[in-house]
Amino acid sequence: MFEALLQNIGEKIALTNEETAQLKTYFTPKKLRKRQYLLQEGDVCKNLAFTEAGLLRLYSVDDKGIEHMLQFALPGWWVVDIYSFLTGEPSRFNIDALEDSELLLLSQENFEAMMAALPKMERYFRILFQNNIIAKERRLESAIAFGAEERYRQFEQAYPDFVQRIPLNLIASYLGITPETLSRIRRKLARKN
Amino acid sequence: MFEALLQNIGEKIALTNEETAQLKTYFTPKKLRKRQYLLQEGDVCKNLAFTEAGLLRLYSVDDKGIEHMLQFALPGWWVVDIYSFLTGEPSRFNIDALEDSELLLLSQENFEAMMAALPKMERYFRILFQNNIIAKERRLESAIAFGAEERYRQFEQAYPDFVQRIPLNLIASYLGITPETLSRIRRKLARKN
DNA sequence: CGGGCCTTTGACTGGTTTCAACTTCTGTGG
DNA sequence: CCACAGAAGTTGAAACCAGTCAAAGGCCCG
Repeated sequence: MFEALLQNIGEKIALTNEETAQLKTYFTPKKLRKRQYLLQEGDVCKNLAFTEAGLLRLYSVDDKGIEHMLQFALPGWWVVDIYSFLTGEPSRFNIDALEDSELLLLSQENFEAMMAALPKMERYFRILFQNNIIAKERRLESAIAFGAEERYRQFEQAYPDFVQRIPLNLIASYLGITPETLSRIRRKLARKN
Repeated sequence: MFEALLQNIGEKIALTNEETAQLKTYFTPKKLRKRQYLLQEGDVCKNLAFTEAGLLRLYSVDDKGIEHMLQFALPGWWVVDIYSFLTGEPSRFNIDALEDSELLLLSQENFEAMMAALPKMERYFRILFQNNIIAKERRLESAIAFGAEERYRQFEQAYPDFVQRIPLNLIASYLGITPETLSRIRRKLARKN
């Protein structure tokens, strides 16, 4: 149950066996069926969620009912509406499972308690956040600097796994284009080969 | 020289006088003239820079020579190519001054040393990074979910100061649109009032 | 086997870019 | 202090990319 998490942490900081044992006590395992919500718009995001298995997504829904994909979470990824989690404000986002999934939840209280008890984890999360910033910066640059086709190419290259696993319309939403446009881009790129 | 920095840190964590004194020793003051570079594409980003006074920008330049604004830095803001800073890889970005500016530089070595000597600063930077992620998430959602006019409205609302202080063409670049389009948007919005 | 969702395709629309010209503003040297 | 060159902003016309609307085909799951 903790394989992916411990590996992920182990890549960034070193914990003793004792610390590892203590670490586990802060997490709550949770299984999610396909299409089941972890967070719904209007609720407060009370947990950091680590994906042990499966696939989640975080998205918003606009006035017209259109969904906008902000994040996917494969095994080894964290997912959270960090704003709601930190401030306690209701979330504008939804998180649900695209496939049956296994999660490890870390509540706000346990998050704080863990930081106090295991100061090394400050470092772990700082590194996590650093990496997240780098990734978001890339995506942002891509979004403001390039057209649809180029954005899709970069996405393919950055996440070759996703392309197989995630429905076209969700990738389109992630890129900020319509499913129709993405379909046409794929046809065009396929022809070139 | 340290006013803005100490205030910014004080909002997030509490330091004793001793710790404050020690903190200062890790920073190097630097003045930048308008148009002067802090970082040029191809160089390694060796410093975190805190803006005490003035105005900086971080941007990339694409194949066609077009600049893409990724960040502005007013007093109280940090600016860095975090990827280059952390990995030691050459930067794809430029940082330069839009106005005469005063900075406090924190080198990689001093950053690490400071973290070790003042563990509270782990927390400060974690909070900083959290806030940065929230801000980038907002901008990203805006970029993929809305058209040019709506994006500009949100920008105006989020950063009313910037609109006065920053040239139109840089705001356009920040929003991922052309200066012409932004000029027309402004005309249209002005008419409505 | 049937229904619903996802994907594809086509025709049309509309927002943005591109290109070009002109104006306004700013800074710098004669 | 003026003149002028370059940068910044505005405006218009044409081209283009992506979105919208509509319909049909494919595929999975119940």
